[in-house]
Amino acid sequence: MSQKPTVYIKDLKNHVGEEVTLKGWLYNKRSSGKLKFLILRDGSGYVQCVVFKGNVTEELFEAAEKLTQESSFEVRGKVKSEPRSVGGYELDVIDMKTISIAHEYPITPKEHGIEFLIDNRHLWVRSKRQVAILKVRARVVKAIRDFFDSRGFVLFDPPIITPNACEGTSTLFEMEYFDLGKAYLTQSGQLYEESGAFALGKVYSFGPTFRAEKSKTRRHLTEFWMVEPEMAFYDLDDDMALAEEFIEYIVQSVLTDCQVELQELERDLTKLETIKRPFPRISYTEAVEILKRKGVEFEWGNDLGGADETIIGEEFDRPVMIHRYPSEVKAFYMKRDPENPKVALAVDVIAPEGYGEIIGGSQREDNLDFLLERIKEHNLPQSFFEWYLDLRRFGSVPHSGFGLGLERTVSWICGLEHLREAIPFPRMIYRNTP
RNA sequence: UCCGCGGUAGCUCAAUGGCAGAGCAUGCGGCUGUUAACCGCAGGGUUGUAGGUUCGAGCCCUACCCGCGGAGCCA
Repeated sequence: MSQKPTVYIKDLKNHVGEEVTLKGWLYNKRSSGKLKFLILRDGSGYVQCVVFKGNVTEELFEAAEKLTQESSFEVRGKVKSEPRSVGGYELDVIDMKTISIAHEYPITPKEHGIEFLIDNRHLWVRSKRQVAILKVRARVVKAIRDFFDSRGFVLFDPPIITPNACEGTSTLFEMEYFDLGKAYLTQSGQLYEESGAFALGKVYSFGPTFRAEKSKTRRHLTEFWMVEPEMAFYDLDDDMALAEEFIEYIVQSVLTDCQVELQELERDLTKLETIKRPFPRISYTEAVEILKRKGVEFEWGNDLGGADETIIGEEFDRPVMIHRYPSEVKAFYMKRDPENPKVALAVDVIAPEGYGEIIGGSQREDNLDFLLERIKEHNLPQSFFEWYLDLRRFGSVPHSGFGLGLERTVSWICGLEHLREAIPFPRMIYRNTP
């Protein structure tokens, strides 16, 4: 095949009238006698390649006939603007070369069940919808990094293998660590981030985190990504202000750069366009009042369940920040409100449309004696936390932070049914393949 | 862990206790504008596993296996 410039489908608009070469895979094929329509995908987009029997050799026409779904090939042709074609452009094929004929492809153009698709996740990621989701995910990740990098935060990577359960609550993945006994996969880098904040001022970590909880719902994974900023000299109000600016930035970045993807996902853009500061801020106590007004039986002091969060979330058209939870349902390191010791200076951010908690954060307990009390109350082994207590012994200051779940955020922005579509290879309790 | 639902062709699903079916995918044939194209023909089955009831079980009963999504827990 002659060497014309190889271009990507997304750039075809700059080559109308020119002869170009495209390389990719056959997404679908239709034919009508002496015409063949080959839908080519190359990762950057999709384009219909038209093979007309009168324009090409007999051999080429037969080769086009033999292409099966997902066969790889390169094709040379003339780019033309074509409103009848999806995407608005088309390639009039002049020459074509088969690279590899695909075996019978399991994921056909009709509907499939979720189980089958997950079994074939390594192939499923080629599907239009999955490509769109994964591009949005990549854009969200970039927005997260850009946000913190441009606001004076320093990336501070916590360890993934840890000697103790960070918050002492969740079930963790356990391993034998040489002669040192048991070690665990991290459930949060937060305690380490606090040490980073006292060294660098404002830090963040961004990486995978692990929960061995036997959660079987569409909102849970055993391995998921979390971004955790931690800031010295921030109180709870500063923390909430940062969280809302952060979420607004992520959503608006995706809206600006992922129009094609959101359209493919049939996302209602008006639901995202309203995601602007300020977000509603209500106290836990006010949240309980909303529940009671809605007829939900709820006792002050209990934690909000998923259904409760959905009900409260439906009251607002943007994420709602619920703050000052009963300290008893929150982690030991959260600072109690000096004005009401029954509640902790914690905040959860609930996404709209029933997507639930996407952020959990708090102002941290900075007083050594109070923290020691909390550790005793929670029956945690103090020896494991000596290094953490040192942060209060050597120049303690007020500080705050939060964690945002990447997959839940992507799931919400994309309007997904299942969290597992928001990560390339989801890990769930009864599945660790492919 | 608890509660609920499910397992039939490669896939998605049908089938009053009475011949195992359709669409898609695959193969062959047809069509010069298809948009999950369409039309015709063909191949494709240990109905999750093991028992039981029955003249007869995909269907009813028991146990087990696997999965799904909800609760709890959390992001």
